Amino acid sequence: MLSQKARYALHALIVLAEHDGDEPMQIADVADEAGVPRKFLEQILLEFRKRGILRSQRGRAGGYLLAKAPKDISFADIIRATDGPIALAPCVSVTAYHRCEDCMDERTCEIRKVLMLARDATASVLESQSLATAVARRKRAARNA
Amino acid sequence: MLSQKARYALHALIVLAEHDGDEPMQIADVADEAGVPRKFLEQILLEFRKRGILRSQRGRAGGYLLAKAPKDISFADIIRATDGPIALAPCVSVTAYHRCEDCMDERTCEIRKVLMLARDATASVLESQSLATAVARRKRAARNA
DNA sequence: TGTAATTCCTATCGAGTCAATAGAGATTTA
DNA sequence: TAAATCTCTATTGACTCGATAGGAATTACA
Repeated sequence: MLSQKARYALHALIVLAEHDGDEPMQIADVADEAGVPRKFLEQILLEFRKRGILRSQRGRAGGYLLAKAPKDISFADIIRATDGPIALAPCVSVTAYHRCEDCMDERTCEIRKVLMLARDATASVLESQSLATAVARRKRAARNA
Repeated sequence: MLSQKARYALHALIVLAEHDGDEPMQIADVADEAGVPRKFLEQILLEFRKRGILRSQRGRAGGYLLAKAPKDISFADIIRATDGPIALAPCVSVTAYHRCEDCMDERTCEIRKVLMLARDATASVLESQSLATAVARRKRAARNA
């Protein structure tokens, strides 16, 4: 399961992607629209800024903006930033690989083989879906309503 | 990531599937072969018995056996027993569905659509892989060594 | 130049989960 | 009757999670 933090982050970034102008959007406004507790959202957005996914403007009339195009921010990026690797075990993680401490032989581990398939399947979905695809679907639905 | 408990369970059930006779195998032996702390394994196996995946024989010369054919015990079954749903959110879980508390409208939620795809991709791998497929691969590898 | 508005940063909290251990009870076999 | 084994529940310490708090730093604007 995703953490609450990850769900909040997804909601917030979609709001920022929809806003999508040159002016920053303030935390308080994002919190309102996304339904996230304000102070908690501060921490979340801060972390995304440190990862280069968002950028910020400080001081009065400050706020947050996407640091890249919506199509270049995938669901996988967002989930990794809040919850860590997508893989089900460290030994099959691409972004945070390390050996399982108690592993006898990685090459013959049957569990690893299956978890590798699972990782590839999950990652291929989450890498292919981005803020752009989510916003586009939302706009299309709004037009047809 | 899977919990340590889930990894232990996978190892232990593979050991039981390899043993695969009519006589039960004792917890202490499974613990040794699978590399799992004995008392912790007790709890794990107990839970699998309650779920009908294992059965047990009490008293002297007792132990544990698979309650079904290895091909009918999937990786998904094992992971669900220890870690809960495979889905990334309650609203896309098949085995433990419930609405996200803060969800406005489930039909239009863009996050849900993506998590649904992810769940299907992951589950299709984990449902298709069983103790039988794991043991078969292991035996084939042993023959070719 | 000062003040209000905003992000930045760190600390803290309570509740819960995780991994592991402990030990007494129930059951079966020899 | 004794030994071996599974059964069950409690407990522990470390850590994580979700959330809140409050002051520091920065910027816009009157």
